[in-house]
Amino acid sequence: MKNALYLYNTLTRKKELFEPLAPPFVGMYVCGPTVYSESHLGHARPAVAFDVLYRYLMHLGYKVRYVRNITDVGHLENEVDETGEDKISHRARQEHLEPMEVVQKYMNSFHRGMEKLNTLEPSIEPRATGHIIEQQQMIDKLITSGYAYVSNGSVYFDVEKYDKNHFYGILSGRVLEEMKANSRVLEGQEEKHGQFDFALWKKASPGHIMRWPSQWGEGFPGWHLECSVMSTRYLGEVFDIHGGGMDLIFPHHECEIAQSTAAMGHAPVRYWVHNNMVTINGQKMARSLGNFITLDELFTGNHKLLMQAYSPMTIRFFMLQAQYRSTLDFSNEALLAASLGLQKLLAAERTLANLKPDSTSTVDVTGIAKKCYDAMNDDLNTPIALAHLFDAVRIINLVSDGKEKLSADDIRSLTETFRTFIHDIFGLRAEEESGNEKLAGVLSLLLDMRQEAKARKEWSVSDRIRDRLSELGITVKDRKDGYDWEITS
RNA sequence: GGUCGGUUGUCCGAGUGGCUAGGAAUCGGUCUGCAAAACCGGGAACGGCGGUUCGAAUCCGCCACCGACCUCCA
Repeated sequence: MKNALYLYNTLTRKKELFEPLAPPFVGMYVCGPTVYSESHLGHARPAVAFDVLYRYLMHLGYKVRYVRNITDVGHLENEVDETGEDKISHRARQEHLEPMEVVQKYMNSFHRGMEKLNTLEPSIEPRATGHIIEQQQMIDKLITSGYAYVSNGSVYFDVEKYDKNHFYGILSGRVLEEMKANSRVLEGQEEKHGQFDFALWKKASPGHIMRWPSQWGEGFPGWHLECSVMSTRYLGEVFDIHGGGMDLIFPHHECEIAQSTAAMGHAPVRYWVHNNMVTINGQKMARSLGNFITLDELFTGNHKLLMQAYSPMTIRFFMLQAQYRSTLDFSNEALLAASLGLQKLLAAERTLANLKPDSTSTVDVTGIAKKCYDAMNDDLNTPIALAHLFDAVRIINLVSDGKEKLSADDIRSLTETFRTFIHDIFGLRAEEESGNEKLAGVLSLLLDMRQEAKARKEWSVSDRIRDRLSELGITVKDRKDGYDWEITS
């Protein structure tokens, strides 16, 4: 199985065999959130996609150092904002909080969401504010090497100069000359020598809350610097995988490559991996567009677009049903479908655990695991792997119905495959029970009495219990030997 | 305007020269006091127009529509 994983590399626009620089070690850096408001469904996409990659690499036997940053220096809201106030300062003023309180609040919330989605914690979760000195050191280096210049208390990266010696646009496929021909010059950029130069260090305006002293004056680090600095610090000058959303390819990742290459003399990253967006009504879900649904809203159903609550595992399964490089369109129908599909898969796993083995098998299940691995090796094609698991679901149910037979060996192998893919790689887990033992006790009493009424053929009593519970949002499921219930609303 | 990507059945979503994707919904059936649930099975698709080919959803061209990026964004 090992060494057969192909990943789509944005740098080459091809699927490439993944070969780590120094096996069995793998270094992976993923752009994390800027913590100035609640996390939404869009944030769950890369979190789940790269969690699956992380889990799969570990399953293949690699020792992975997974670094995901927290951006806690708010970058500029936008260039023309007369206050020039950053996102976190802005939020801090709005909420009458210390900037670090804003950061802490939303970082905690992000972590809670990630825990519910069952994503594994990164090995290191560095924060931009904890690496101000390193960022200043890198700026120094860039000034010394001539790729950066000081202008009115700020420091900018000289894109023109970089492009002469390297290729600014190597990742995004943009060509500097064409970009210059195709865009207008914005106001308020007199400090820059070149139109596409970007800030490495930004002079703080008098009202700016987040600020640090530097040899260039009081200010704060530029937009793209933290990732270059922190990835290099924890993963080395060259590392294997850099991930993030496709919307970060330009300018963020392009600038990262430029900075690092200018500072070190070589490219920092071997495989650039980008996930696609979650869309809603065909448009990207984004904070800035205001069309987002937060994770808490999804989990509670408390949003005008939501017909019901969707559990964290439903969200996770929903993500897995699409390949990470495809857009994924949000809708109630799609989430409901995901929820039912997930239940079916997990139910089959429980059925599998209770199957009675036969001396021989009447169906061939030996190829299923390999097909799942093949799908994962083909750029993490989770929907295909799931399709193969659903083939197994049908077989399991047929065996359970006595229409097909499986040997003990085959049952063991299927059990192993299910455990590996569903739990270890896909990171799905059974939803926690309703947690209310008193409710469970009352229901158990009530439904026992209903069973007794049924035994006496007192249908009016049994139906009344069932109907009343249904009105309360509790669905009673009669089974061959007993009953089950579920809170459905 | 530039660069890149997409358009698959009722919905979500894989695939990519000939072979059932899968899930959800729907329909038929099994089970059941009835219903629900569960299970089994069937039907249903490749944006438009040309071209290449024995054969195209899949390759090529043109057109239409949609989106991402070009400004912080996952």
